Amino acid sequence: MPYTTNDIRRVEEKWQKYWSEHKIFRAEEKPGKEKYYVLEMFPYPSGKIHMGHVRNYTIADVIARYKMMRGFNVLHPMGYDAFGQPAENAAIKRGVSPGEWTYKCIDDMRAGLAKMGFSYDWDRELATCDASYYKWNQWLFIKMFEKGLAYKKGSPVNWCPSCATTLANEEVINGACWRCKNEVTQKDLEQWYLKITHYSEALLEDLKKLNNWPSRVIAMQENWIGKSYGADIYFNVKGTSDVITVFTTRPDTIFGATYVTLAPEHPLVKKLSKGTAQEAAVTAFVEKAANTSKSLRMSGDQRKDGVFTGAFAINPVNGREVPIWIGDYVLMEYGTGAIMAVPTHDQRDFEFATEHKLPMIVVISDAARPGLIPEQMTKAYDDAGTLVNSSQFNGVANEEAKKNISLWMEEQKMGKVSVHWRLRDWLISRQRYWGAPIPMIYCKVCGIVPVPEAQLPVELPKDAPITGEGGSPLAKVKEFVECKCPKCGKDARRETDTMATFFDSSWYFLRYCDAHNDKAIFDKAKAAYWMPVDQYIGGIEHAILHLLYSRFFTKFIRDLGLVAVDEPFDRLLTQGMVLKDGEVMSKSKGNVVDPDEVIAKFGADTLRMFILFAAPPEDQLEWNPAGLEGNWRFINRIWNAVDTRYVKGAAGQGSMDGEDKKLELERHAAVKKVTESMEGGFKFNTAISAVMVLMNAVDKYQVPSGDARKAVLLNKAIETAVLLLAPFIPHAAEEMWSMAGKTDTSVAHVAWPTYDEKALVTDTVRIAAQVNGKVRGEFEVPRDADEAILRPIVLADEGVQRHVAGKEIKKFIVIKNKLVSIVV
RNA sequence: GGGCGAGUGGUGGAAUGGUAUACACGAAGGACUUAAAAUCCUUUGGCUGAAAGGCCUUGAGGGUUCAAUUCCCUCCUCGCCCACCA
Repeated sequence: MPYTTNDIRRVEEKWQKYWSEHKIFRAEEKPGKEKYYVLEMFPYPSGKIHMGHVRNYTIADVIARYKMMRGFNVLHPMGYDAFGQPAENAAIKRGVSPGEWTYKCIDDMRAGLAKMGFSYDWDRELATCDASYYKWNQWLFIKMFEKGLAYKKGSPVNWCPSCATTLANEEVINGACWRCKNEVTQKDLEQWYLKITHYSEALLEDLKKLNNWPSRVIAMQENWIGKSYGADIYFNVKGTSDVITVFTTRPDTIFGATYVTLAPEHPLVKKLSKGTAQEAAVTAFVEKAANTSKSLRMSGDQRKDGVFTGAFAINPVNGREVPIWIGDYVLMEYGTGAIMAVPTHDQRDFEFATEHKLPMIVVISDAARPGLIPEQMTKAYDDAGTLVNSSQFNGVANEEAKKNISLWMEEQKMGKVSVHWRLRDWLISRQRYWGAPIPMIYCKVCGIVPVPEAQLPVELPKDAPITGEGGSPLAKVKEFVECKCPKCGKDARRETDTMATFFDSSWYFLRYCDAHNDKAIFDKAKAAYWMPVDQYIGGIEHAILHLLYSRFFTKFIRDLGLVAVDEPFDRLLTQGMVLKDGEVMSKSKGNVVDPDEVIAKFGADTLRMFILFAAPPEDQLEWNPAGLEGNWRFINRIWNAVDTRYVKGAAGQGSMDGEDKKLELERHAAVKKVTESMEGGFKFNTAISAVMVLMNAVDKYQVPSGDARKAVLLNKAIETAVLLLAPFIPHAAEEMWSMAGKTDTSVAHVAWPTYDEKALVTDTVRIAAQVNGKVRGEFEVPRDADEAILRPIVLADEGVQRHVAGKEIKKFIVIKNKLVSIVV
């Protein structure tokens, strides 16, 4: 009987119910047993699950089930990243409260996940919008505040006018808001920051420990942290006691500095131009820069706009007077907000100098093109070379000179060796309702006072007015804002901003270790048992933000003494996108395929198998309905084998004939290949193809009726195929396992099949013979045959002779059990 | 501009120095059927040839090697990330 649509529904519902009722996937700490923590990036509950979720979680589920069968104590939890703006937008649009909307979405997500048959320990389910969760957000925030890692600062911040909220640097993508894609502007505000830069060095250094992360994620994190080695150099302002400190990564070019450029926001700008003929021009330029949004200033045509301040600085190494300019390409946030310009050896300086007709001096000579002349240069020379026009350093290789000159300047007190970072502190204040309230109180007498731990959580009021306009909705809830100072008891005011939602997701993997603890953030012993996450799976879009923040939080929580690990995620797998007709599936493109519809027709098992078989997990996956049917047919083939050919209770022994041996060989080979595909980086596609090869052998294998000996071998091969497929198609595997009469345990708890290397060793092997690198013949020869045996066999072959006859054999190379290579 | 990755049949992909194209999809032909679906069998990289066979083929070109999809160099194309970061 084929596996019909009705069977699929019956079987999948039956086993989902069984798993849930028997709590097959409940995880408990078992100190003697090796643990394995599988985690997928938890979803934002925006509604039903989509194909991207299905792929992400199917990958994780196969790993969890495989590891379980391998005997690991597996933790595989699920939850919801449930705070965030869409809930507020829904509230505005539909008039439901964000909480109501979110919990409704969570119910839909949960139902969708259950239909896929994922092996979650549902007892550990969490949602970040539950007060029982965000209470510990607030607790962590206060700990950070106590350690000086959470602080308030007024400065120009990224502001998204459309979301009416601030954004972290990491949330500004090409000058646009990461969520709504509208242009981000600058605004001066007092906001809360987390001092992630406290861990800059550790966040960079510990990347070396992450050997099982994709190299591109490591590279992206490295670039984001952005450590630059160089020198700070002091330029005195002529005729004053002011000093301009510039940062450069090219101290070797200091003798070629012909002007200095300040960022428009640099504190000395006003002072320098005061009273000069340039004052009006400078003021106008600074104002223009201030009124231009950062994204516009940074993108645009990248013309190098600038203005002379009227003041001069002294190059400390040679006393040369150089003009001080202001340029919009210099950023106040990076380095010192001031640069020395060496137009001959830096392209941006070259463009600025050309535009504004500033002098140039060549200080590095190219061995291949000696005698560079500034007037003839069309672009800066930024390759290696030897120093010229550089006083006592002439003739020194420039890489060498970087060190020498820095040290010399340090001795002469002209500057110092220095390091600058790209990474900035993390702005986490959001003027939103649907987030964790920042647990701080402002008292006129005592200043900023954290909410005492006993008063946590600071709960979100249920009835804040959400309009999407103008500041935090919490500020409009009088009962929320007004409070007493915990220190002096006088009237005080609560912080009304909420935390960026990335805060919530930066530590949830720790909470899963002990999801319902109401006394502590988690139990130390439990976290010690489960952490780190052995395998983390999610999209590449989180390569920087989420992963960097999670690494930061883990280091902070480690420093609180709560966990021992330095890094939260041992292995990282970034799954590819799901495409249809060459484009990413998305609602706006109208090319989404609804998992529910696929499940209704073919079942969750088929959907799972298709997704795993069609491409390696890291690659893009092109949706292919024909491929889906192909996988459905394959499940049917094995189903039919169990249904019609499996002989329950067969028993019989005896020596094996050639066909028997072949089947046994295929069985062992399949176990080996699937196991190696799993261990060698979860190559699910080749794992599944190996089972297909085994089933091809099973279909060819003939069992005369009544031949118990052959029935036993056939049974074994079919059982092996079912077990090997169990992580991939768990519902059908359970059903087939019980159809085979094995009803004592869930297939999820059956041990993974083993293989015997010796069973894979045959008496003879097929080898190829090459003549001058081209295959000219194939031979069935005894295993481990050496040249003495092979030479006569191979040379006697007609096909080989055709190419060897009458020629001198120069070499006869034997690669045992693979091939011989003859050179004539 | 910098970084990372990829390029293999009609399609998804396999092979990490050793018989390129496993496995699957699709296609063609056949069996079964009144017919269709399902299922089963056969063929399926290109050129050439009646056949045996020969030649070519992993983006292009070069190199190392008895042997290269795999290692090295140069180039092209595509994807992703970062980017006026001094």
